[in-house]
Amino acid sequence: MARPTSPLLSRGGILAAALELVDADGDFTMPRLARALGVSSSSLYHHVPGGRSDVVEGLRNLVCAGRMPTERTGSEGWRAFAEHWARGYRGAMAAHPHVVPLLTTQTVSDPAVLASYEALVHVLVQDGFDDATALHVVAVLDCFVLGSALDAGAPAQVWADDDGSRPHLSRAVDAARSRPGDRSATTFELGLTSLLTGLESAREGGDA
Amino acid sequence: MARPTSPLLSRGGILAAALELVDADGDFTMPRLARALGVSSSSLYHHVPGGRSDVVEGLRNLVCAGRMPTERTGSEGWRAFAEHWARGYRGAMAAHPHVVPLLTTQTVSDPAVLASYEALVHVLVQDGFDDATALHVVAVLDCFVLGSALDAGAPAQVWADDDGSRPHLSRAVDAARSRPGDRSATTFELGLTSLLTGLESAREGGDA
DNA sequence: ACAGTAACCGAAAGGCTGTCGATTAGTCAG
DNA sequence: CTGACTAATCGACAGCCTTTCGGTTACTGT
Repeated sequence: MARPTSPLLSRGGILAAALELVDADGDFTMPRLARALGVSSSSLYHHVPGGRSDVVEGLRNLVCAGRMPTERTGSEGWRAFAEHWARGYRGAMAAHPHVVPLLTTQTVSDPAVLASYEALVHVLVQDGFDDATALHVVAVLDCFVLGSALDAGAPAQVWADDDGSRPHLSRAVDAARSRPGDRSATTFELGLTSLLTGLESAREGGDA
Repeated sequence: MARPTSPLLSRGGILAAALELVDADGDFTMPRLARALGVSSSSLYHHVPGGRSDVVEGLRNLVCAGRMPTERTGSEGWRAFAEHWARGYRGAMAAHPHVVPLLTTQTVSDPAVLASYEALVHVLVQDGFDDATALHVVAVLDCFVLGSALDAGAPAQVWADDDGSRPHLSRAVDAARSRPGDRSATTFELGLTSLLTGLESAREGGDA
């Protein structure tokens, strides 16, 4: 085949298919993606100049953009905004658990996601944090969200105790499992609330 | 060559060379490792039955074991123990930043590291946490430590603003950079303190 | 009408993981 | 001491992967 009458591929279509592929079986390679699209794998590089990592960054956009706030809504304070930010970020990742390992091994460069970081810094500074501290707060939230996303993606991680050594861990896992609801989400909410409460009191107390 | 008079390889030697390799340039493949050891790559599989992922799990042990507590020392309470646990874990990772991406994309199965999780659960339960909550607390700390380790490994992540859009983010990055000390470590300490403070007050306040 | 660009393909270079058979060195039983 | 078995190394290879390149044909703008 040579050039087709109407294009078979587009960046958007490629990214959509990639997300579907990753969501389905967690495996993502260029040949697989090409097969899913009924195309030769070398054709992909025409629409996705950066190759594989470009596709991954596109997935970050597809997954995260639109789920993270980029502006303060109403009169919410920094704590409320940070909560929205973190929940949106983590929710986006948790909705596509297999994408997480791809995203956490690659630098963030998607403008939409970066814009959301910018917004968080902005709100913090507006609400009285000095620049350096604002950055640290953002980084803390970022670390916790990414860590939680990894956790949500590998739900059986630490928590397997095949041989029965580690009795306390086993009991704790069983206890947590027998509770209703999503374990990973409960963990996230506990951590987020604790973090924000801790940050609030650090600000009141220890602020030079 | 056939079987040599005295073995050229051993699990320990392989892991040590692997750590050196990863620390040096962050790239880790079986052929490279074999070259570093002056050996054919198929020989490695004799000493490391699980192949590449077995080596990675060995790296986890090499990096983390001995740096994480496995017992309460003295009369420290759960908060002090959790602090030691998290600092040890994060310090181990931060000492070998290139190893982090390998570890975070693979399930934890090393017994020494798991023993440390067991110890943390034990301390929490001893100090009055119920089983399920103890697990969530462990998971929260785990998420934060892993996220921080990723952050330490990719120090320029979010923080690059080439084109000058995102002014608040840029200013915050500059402000944080101009402060003395390791930015990533400062972030970690802020987050850890906040988390533990928040967990303490959650326990006093909202504990059904 | 015609040059230039764009979208497809097949082939191939260069790497990686992991397996297999061949070869030879120790080891242990009798 | 001998013979069978196990263990450590190698080279070759199958089967993946990413990315580039040249070839072919369709569209586009002048």
